[in-house]
Amino acid sequence: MARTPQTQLAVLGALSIEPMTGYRLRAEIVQTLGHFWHESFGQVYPALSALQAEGLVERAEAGGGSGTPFRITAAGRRRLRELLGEPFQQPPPRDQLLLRLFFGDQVPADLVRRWLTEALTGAEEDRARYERLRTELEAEAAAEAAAGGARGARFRLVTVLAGLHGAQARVRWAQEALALLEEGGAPAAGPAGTA
Amino acid sequence: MARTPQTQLAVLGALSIEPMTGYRLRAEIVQTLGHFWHESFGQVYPALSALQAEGLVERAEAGGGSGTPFRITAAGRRRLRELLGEPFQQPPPRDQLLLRLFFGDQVPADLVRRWLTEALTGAEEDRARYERLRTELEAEAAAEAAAGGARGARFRLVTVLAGLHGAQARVRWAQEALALLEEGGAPAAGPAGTA
DNA sequence: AGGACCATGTAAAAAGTTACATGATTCA
DNA sequence: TGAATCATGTAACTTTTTACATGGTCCT
Repeated sequence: MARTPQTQLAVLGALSIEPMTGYRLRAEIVQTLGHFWHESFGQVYPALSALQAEGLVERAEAGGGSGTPFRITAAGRRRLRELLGEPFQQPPPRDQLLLRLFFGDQVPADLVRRWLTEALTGAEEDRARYERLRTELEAEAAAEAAAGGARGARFRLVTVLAGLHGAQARVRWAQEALALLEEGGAPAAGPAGTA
Repeated sequence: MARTPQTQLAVLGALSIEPMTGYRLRAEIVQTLGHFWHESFGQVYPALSALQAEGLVERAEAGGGSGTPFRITAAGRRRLRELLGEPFQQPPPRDQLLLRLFFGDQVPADLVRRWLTEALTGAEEDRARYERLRTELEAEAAAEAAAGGARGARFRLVTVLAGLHGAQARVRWAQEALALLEEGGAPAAGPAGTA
């Protein structure tokens, strides 16, 4: 059984760029799609078997030593386009941090402050990473445009921009939230912080 | 079996504010936490049974006709605080839209444009809704501060601000992405659009 | 020879959704 | 009386994670 159209989509999409072993496929998904997607081995291997059974991918006997890569077939490319054309919906949200903050009046003020400062730090790191990625991808996209060949970098850039805007929003929000709770909240307890 | 600490947390948290039937509990979660949380009946009822078996909630024989509400016990409040104190992690992301956009060079330009305009419209609607909620909650929070009593509105405001910043970021991103793909992209195909 | 990493898979458990079945209450 | 909504629950299914088992390759 194909695990799910979603996993199929991710796997076929990745293989449409380059043939890969299951192991590397998963590594690429983690590294390259990691900002917005995730798959575990427990999904990738069964998905590959199912896709192979349907003739959408095939093993490409590699001379090289390690593992046999999978290659997408013509039918697989058709299926990929088909999947991309189907309507989709975002799953219902489940934000652990916001759930806890909602009940923030039930916990010590220090804990809430910690949640928010950690969120702020994380968001700032994300923002910096996305900035770097953006610079790289803008150069790549410009090169592609000049060469008139592949178009992929533009779309990868769009996904990175989503991450960047999101990270910026989280930074602003965390700062605003900290200020809001400070103002009129209980004063910081004890000499524990570094700030 | 308690479905999960997460569902437990949401259920105990909601009951810490007010006793409710399972049905209304779920409705409140959808309406009030809906921006960042979700539970289905299939989780709420088993979770309530499990919590009752552990003595964390109890049924409060209501004189009124419909259903018997659940009420949180003292042990339940302790457990809630305990759960709120435990470390947590955000689950790995799975963004259907970004996954599809990443492979955007494999689909017609019109489809990509549609994805982005729909995302833009949705984000604008979200933004307007969050703006309204913010106005309401700012008033509530001010009233609470003046009265010196409950503190809940400030935390609810913080969660709404998260939604607002996120929606604003999605609006900016979608606009930027549309502009980016227009510039140098294939011209719009056919006289189908309204723009 | 040994450690790190590449590679392939399976099995069990957890988490969550969806659909179904059933009945009470309220309101027009 | 009939429809809408409130209410409670179960069962089957889907999806996903986690942990385990196993062996190859490459580098030192």
